[in-house]
Amino acid sequence: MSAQIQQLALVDCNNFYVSCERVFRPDLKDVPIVVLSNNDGCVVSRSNESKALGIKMGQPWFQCKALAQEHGILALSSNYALYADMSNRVMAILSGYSPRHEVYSIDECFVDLTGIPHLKETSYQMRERVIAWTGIPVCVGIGPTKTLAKLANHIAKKHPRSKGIFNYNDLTSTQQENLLSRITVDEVWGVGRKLTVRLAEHGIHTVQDLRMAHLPTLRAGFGVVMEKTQRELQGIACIDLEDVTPAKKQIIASRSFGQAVHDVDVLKDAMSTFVANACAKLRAQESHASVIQVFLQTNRFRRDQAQYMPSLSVPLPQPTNDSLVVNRWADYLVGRMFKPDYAYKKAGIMLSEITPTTHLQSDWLEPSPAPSANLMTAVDALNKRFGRGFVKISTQGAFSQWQMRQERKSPNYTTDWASLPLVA
DNA sequence: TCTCCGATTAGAC
DNA sequence: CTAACGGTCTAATCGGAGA
Repeated sequence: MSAQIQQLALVDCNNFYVSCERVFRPDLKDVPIVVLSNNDGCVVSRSNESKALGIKMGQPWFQCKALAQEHGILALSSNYALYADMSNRVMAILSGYSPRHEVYSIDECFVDLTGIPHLKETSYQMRERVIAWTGIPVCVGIGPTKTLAKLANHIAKKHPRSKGIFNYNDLTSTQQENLLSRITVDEVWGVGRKLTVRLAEHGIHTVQDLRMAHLPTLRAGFGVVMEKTQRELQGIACIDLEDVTPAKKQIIASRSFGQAVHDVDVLKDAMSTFVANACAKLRAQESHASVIQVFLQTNRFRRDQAQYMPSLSVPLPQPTNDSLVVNRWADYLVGRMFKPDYAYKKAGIMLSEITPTTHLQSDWLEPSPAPSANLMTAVDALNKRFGRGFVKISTQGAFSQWQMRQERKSPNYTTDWASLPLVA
């Protein structure tokens, strides 16, 4: 068998959250829109109009207010129920094109199209089908490695001439060199702000510079990760497609509060919500955790206020995924760390030392307590059936003060009948 | 000296 | 009216502690 060049596609939804909102609000087609992060804090998705007006990714919304006012930019709170549902629809369509695919993020999917006939037609069809069936516009980049597929996608997005598709494998080696010489390194997957600066100090400015860089020097100055990136840019696959999602090694549930919190009971209430979420995730991947870490934080942006960011962790006597067990520990830890006179702005829990439930190592010295696994299974089933938070642990969410601000959220069009607008 | 650990860093989205 | 700045996750790396 001769090794043939991999035709690996990266399909990426355009301005995903904004596009989801527009599916149900066609009247917003040409309106500059942004979607905000939790707590209406930062801009996390921008329509092309908003980008053109100079709104930056990740920018705190309050800093954009003046510009937004001036140009009539519409800001929406993020609606994760909607985005998750739309994402599932897009991914379901893409998975029909290859059993070898990896859902890489809420809006991106790698699809291995190696060996399929009529590659070009198929990739156009794939794109058209997603748009037609979901209303979400996507771009497709194809290359021999993940890193080059990502780069190809960037080109597809940037050049309207590509009509949303770009295949790096179609280029001659001279064309490849010319192209990569015109793209700056910061566009490369894995090269962020800091590395861009350091690479520049080594005279590496373009993707082509990185591709051709002296390996021992690169390796010495930037480590194995950069070495892999370089090889990927040379067309040698170093990052495998992960078609089965690996279990999480750590699970975090945390949130900034809508308003500062001064009261232990409110903190404990918030914490019980985080515990419920984190343990539900743990159970969903059929795991136990044996270390839990709980943290509190004041507002680090308020230089004028006293800062306190305590964190405590406990190794559990027995690994668990039981919300009630974890909550007893979390409650205790919050009590231990709490000091009055601080304005708490964020809290959370981290579960680690995660192992599959099948590997449960029972402690033969201490007989294990009656397993409440059945109870948790019932809780999960009810919450799935009737919505998250239908069955609660502890006070979970009884206090509203800590809950996040979401002043401009759209309805849950796809998951809640009552949210559908009435049509005349 | 080697190893293990926690904390820190960098990046993605 | 005012204050207002996300949440998860992974992997590498580094320095100190302990064997």
